[in-house]
Amino acid sequence: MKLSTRGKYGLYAMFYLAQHQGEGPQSLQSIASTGVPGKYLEQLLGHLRRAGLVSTVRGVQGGYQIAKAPEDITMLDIIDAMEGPIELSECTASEGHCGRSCTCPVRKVWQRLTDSINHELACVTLGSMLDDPEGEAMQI
Amino acid sequence: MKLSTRGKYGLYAMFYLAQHQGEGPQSLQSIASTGVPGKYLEQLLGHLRRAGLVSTVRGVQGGYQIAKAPEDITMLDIIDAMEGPIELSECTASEGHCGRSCTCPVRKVWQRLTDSINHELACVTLGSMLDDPEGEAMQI
DNA sequence: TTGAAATCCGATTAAATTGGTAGGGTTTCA
DNA sequence: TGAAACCCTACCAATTTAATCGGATTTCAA
Repeated sequence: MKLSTRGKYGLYAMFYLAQHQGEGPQSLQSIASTGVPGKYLEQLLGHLRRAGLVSTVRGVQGGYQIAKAPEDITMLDIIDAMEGPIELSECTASEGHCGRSCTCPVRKVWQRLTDSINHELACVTLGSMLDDPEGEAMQI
Repeated sequence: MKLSTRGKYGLYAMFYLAQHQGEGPQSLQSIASTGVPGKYLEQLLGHLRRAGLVSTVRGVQGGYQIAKAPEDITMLDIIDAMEGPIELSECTASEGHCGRSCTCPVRKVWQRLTDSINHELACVTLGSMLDDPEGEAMQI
């Protein structure tokens, strides 16, 4: 079980934008300087924009900005935007997917684990990461 | 983020074997009757055997048996055997993978989440699933 | 002794996903 | 009006997943 790089790259980008909050739009190139291929990052930022996590300014001097206060953006928001909702197994995602009933003990395990992961992700905000004394000065 | 079917199939198989504990070896075909392609399941049971979770008897009347008490087999054991260790990101798996230091706040998030998932998986045993009043009679 | 039942094992394959790349379109401002 | 910047869709290569195939081996029982 692993995250794709999308989630990681997306988080790096959001962290960068949070650090440069209030400094005006950040160009793709400046965000990409953290080591993510530019054209790929461009796609990923599209996901973040459509999820309402970043806003963009087009044209000369344009770029990307964080769209909400870092305290109001959770890891769950970001991972969701980048990889879609956490679905360990289809059977927890939609009722009646397999022939087994909703009392299936295996399903219960998946459900419990999914809830736990979501909870953990929802507890961490971009703001709390910035507040981390080590994270504050960290250059992603 | 999702599990592959390997993890799910492996868990179904283990649950089946736990339910038929003490009834002698269960043939591949009988285990496969839960809806997993036989030849594929055969491979997967190989993983479980090499992980020490099931034992096998070859030849006529042979088959697969659970190798330990269900209370001593956790979800983590099974998922580990089927999919390898949970590694959300390489940077939590091995030091110095990326150029960022071990104080990287992103890394901290991954690490915390990984720990949480592992803990959750280690808390649920096959035995506890069987004890579930609904799970007891459940035909996987 | 031999044949059937069963697991074991490695090679191959088809489909999906991932991680990009390419190239053009659109907006904005100096 | 042209350069800087984002926007969008299609494409592509590599990897992983989910199988399938074709045997080889083991065991027991008739």
